Amino acid sequence: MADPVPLTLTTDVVPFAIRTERLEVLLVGRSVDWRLPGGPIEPGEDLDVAARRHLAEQTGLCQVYLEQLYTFGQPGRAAGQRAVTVAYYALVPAGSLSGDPVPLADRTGWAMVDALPTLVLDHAKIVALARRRLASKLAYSTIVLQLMPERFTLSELQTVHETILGEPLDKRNFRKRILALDCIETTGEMAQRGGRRPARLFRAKHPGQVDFVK
Amino acid sequence: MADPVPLTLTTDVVPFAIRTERLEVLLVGRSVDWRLPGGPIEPGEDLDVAARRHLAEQTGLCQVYLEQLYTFGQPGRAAGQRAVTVAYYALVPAGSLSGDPVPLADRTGWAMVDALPTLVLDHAKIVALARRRLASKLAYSTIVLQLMPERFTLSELQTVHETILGEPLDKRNFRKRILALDCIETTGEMAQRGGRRPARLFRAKHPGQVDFVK
DNA sequence: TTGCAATAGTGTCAAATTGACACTAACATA
DNA sequence: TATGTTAGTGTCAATTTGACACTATTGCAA
Repeated sequence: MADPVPLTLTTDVVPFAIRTERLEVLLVGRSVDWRLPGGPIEPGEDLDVAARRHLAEQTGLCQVYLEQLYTFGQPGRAAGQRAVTVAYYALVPAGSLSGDPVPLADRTGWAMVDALPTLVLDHAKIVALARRRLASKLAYSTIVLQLMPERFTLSELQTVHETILGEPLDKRNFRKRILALDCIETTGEMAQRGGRRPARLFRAKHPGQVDFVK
Repeated sequence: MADPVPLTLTTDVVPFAIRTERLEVLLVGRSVDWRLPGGPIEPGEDLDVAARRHLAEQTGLCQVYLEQLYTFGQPGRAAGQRAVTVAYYALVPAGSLSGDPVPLADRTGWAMVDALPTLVLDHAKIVALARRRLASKLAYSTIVLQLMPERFTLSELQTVHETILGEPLDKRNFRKRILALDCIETTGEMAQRGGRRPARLFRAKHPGQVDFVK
């Protein structure tokens, strides 16, 4: 059906997480420049599997939510060679970050999505597209739960929404809407943090599953 | 950044059009089986350009709306070899079909999307995904205009919606909604077809442009 | 010329949804 | 026990959505 075309086929992953009430991206550094975790797709390897593998190898992150974003192949995106990359984004639950990630290759670092360092190639464009996709998916899916720890309060969930959307939300309307989606349930436990009224802890009804709503 | 991986990188395009009040897909035939138009991406060729080129070469269609859909790369989707395809869908305006297309390679044929013949590889899956994407985009964009001829009546536009969604719509509510979008305008002309009241002809305010709405 | 068949075109009202808005409750600490 | 801090809760107006039926205009046939 087709002649083989010599080229470089890679995946790149935009790993998002909420850290200290900011949306951040995990980058890996090779020599001077920062880039997204990713790399070549092996023969016989599924695209999703390759993305997941590079993410795990380079950052230690595994069991995250992963979704294909877009495939970039402008000639000239890589100097000299023909490079096509299948871009993904990953959502890292806040709870699964045990301090800083284990860098199995090079150094890694979280960067605020609004204040990225210079990235190689068109990686900044990839991050920008992923950010827009994530923000728009908040409106019509339960995807935000993939960024939450196993148990969380409604206030925490609201803060995550506000962080991603970049605008404050009304507390009562937010709670009404979220609870009406029927995607989270109370655990019966309370969050105990000093000096204020404890909040009820919730969890996703279907962890790992993203539903479309409305 | 990555070692070269030997593989076959292709594009496949799902060309949609409305024909006789049905959503149809243009297929090309090589020997016995039908497949989507597409083929290898040349070195130095942009992905979108490659998709557009194969579509034109194999079906004669050009100047259509084209959008990247998804990249498929399951090992085993092509027997023996490692085949990755960047899938697109194209929307063909009803007016631009001068009878049957000019087959520059092999034979071509339109097939109803609900009654496809057997397709090679996973092309049926690609069509199914494209159909879902198209249907969902109706709700929040002006994409449907890409399927319309230059001038069209509101009834024709409504029929196209109904065809894609597979359900009847209320005439008055439909017109209210479409006109509120402010994406079409009257031409001042009337459609003259025998035996009934003529309808006003409309055109897209921004042809070739797809806006997000709501 | 008149009637008929066929499609175009138009508005209202009830129901549901959205969005603005402010106070009390519970806890830790001083 | 007073204070600071966050959790938690309901109403009402405005807007949006969705159900619903009749008149208008044309070509053609009787």
